[in-house]
Amino acid sequence: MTNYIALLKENDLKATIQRTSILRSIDRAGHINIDDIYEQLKEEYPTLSLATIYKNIIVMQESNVIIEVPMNGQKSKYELKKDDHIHLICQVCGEIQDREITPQTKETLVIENFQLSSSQINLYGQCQQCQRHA
Amino acid sequence: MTNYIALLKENDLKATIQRTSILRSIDRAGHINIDDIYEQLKEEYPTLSLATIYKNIIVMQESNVIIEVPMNGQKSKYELKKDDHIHLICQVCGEIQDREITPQTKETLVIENFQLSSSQINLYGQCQQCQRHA
DNA sequence: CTTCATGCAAATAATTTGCAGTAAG
DNA sequence: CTTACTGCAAATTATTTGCATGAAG
Repeated sequence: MTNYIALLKENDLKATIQRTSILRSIDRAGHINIDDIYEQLKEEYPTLSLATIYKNIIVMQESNVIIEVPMNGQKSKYELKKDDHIHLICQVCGEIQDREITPQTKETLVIENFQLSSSQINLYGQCQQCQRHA
Repeated sequence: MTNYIALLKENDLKATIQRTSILRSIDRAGHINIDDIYEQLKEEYPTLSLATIYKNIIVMQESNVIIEVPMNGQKSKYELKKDDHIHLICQVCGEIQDREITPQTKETLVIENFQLSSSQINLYGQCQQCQRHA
């Protein structure tokens, strides 16, 4: 992803510096929570307020530009909107990696009498690095 | 599930009335958030305090008696500990149903270089009832 | 220009903590 | 008995709101 201005305009949102910066911050991190966005951006934009981030996270979620990733025992993280995918969440270092949902997995998730619109698959465990250090 | 006292003791937790009631409330509902537990129980135990529920949710989670189900855009719900399973979450009525994870699905979720310990699969869509009413 | 976003401060909501009294084992 | 739990109030943290000013289109 590179053109946050276009992304916002496509979704009828004014392209403010605050919004493009929030998107850049989310994009770089992959998955990030509100406090960490704030910590990062207030260096660059000292007047930026937390309230602005909260407000924008809400509107960008409503416009489907970003997606909430609710986390076990921590504040939600946010990611740029993309196709449904799997999160590999390392319980040691906290790192979240993305993986495609394979067609094979999708097939097995077709459930009778339930009209699926989106899926959220989080796998908890240990990433490769943390396995080595163990 | 029926014997909450035994369940608590097995996990080295004192079996207080508050704890067994919280477990019964979760068990009946299937999935429920803290405020709703409180609303239900304060009828029966008017002196019960929200703080007690918060504290107990934390210890029972640490002891693996209950599991947090973080929800998109709402407060987390809690369920009794059981094997990993799929949540079918209806975006219309909010109802959550459980389904087994089939061996076929499990196979497709084996991922190289990631040591899986638990999985969380939430499928959002429309339940049968709500499809009818649509 | 006109509309909507920002930033601040204040308000509200959610969660945690400290501690004296009480119940479980 | 002893240890840990409860309930209350207070403290802290998280989130939302109102409004005057400023920026985007």
